[in-house]
Amino acid sequence: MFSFSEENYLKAIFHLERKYQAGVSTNALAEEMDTKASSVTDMIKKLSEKELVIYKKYQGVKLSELGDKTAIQVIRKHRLWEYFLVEKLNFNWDEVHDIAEQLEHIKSEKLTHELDKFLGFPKRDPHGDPIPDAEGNFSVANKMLLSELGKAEKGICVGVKDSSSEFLRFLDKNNIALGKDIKVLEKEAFDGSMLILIEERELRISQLISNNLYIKIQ
Amino acid sequence: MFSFSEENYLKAIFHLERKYQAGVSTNALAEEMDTKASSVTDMIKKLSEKELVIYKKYQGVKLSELGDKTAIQVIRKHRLWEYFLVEKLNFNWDEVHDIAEQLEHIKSEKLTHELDKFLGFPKRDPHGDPIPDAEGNFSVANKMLLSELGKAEKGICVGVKDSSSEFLRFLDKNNIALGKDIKVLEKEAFDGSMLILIEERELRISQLISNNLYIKIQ
DNA sequence: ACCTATTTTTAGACTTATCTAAATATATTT
DNA sequence: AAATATATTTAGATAAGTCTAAAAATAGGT
Repeated sequence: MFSFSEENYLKAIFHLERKYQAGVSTNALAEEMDTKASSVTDMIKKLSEKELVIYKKYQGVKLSELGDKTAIQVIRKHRLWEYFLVEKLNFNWDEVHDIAEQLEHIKSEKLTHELDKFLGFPKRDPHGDPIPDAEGNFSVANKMLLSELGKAEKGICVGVKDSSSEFLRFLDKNNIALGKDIKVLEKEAFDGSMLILIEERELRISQLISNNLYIKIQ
Repeated sequence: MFSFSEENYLKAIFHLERKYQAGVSTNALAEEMDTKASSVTDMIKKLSEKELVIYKKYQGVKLSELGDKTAIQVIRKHRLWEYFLVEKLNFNWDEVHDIAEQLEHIKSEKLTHELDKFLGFPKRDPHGDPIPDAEGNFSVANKMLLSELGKAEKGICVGVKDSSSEFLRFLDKNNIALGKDIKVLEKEAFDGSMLILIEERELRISQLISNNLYIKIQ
């Protein structure tokens, strides 16, 4: 069907679209793929001819319905294999990514389905990322409060519940902004505070804060 | 390490070497790989530069120690994955080959070892082919009497126990010769006779016959 | 609106693995 | 041993995916 390289581009576009909630620029994609912008342009043209992406010169790129579906299937396989490696083969959650990068390209619908069944249709991979089902649906709620996340879960900051200027200024001061990745490193049971990772910095926040930040997971 | 294509060539050379107990010709390899002789020559040169094969122009090719080791590791992965698919994921033994052709190229020693352990260190794949261990040893006896094979097992005819001219003429008449593939299709418990497949022909032979033919498996 | 900086695309080249067609080496037959 | 047939290699071409360097388009600042 599609080459490894094509699938990797689709996956990267998928992640960037969701991260920035917008079309994806050539440069952003080049950075994500660790390659040169010129290579990205070449590949985008190819994907465009195959109707996997919508592309207008200089206007960035976004996934077509087919491209979206294809990307989700690759992500599904990646996360199922990660789950398999950790749950069945005694891998640690930090060792599985590179192997899953290889396994995600194996072509066999039956294999994916049987693996899913064998694993008991898991809803999240070892990193807390949701695993889409065979139809591509992420059954796990997509947008939730930061306070609802558990340890080691992560998401992208997509909104605020409290939009008072006091709260917003607090966010500015602490460099919390929409579009940023947030990961829960620790969670204190007794007061609901948590240690989060945001842009490579660790930050401890109270439950009042985490209760007012919307996080989009996956 | 090595590309999918390189690994596939090594595997093919391995099988042909054992089948004909000799160096492998360019044409034989082209047929096995379903490609053109000129493509084979190109690849052989590349493998030779990487010291995976011993090659002299017009003299055919054979695996170096490194090439042999590499081929066996690919075969090991192929057969472990086949076992996994049948034993854990409810595949039928006739559905697994193409998927294992993909999975055999996944690079991770730890994965291979953990998979082996998870499966209980199986000795044979679903087709009866022996699975080499991590050191590349085929623990299963290599040469055995045809009568010792079970249903669905197969091997290459490599010798006779009874070398009387009567027996040899019988073999000639029935087109059984050294180097030919033999597969056991059925085995009758009550008289030890078996139905075998040899060069796309089915043949029923008595236990007296199967007891005097050496088969090399794997 | 213009100039500059940044982003994106194009042009041409390289690598891997393949092909066809032609040339060369080896094997077989008479 | 020469002629013929077969096997193998070489030469040149193609497609996928990448690169560098140069050109073109867009965006930003005044």
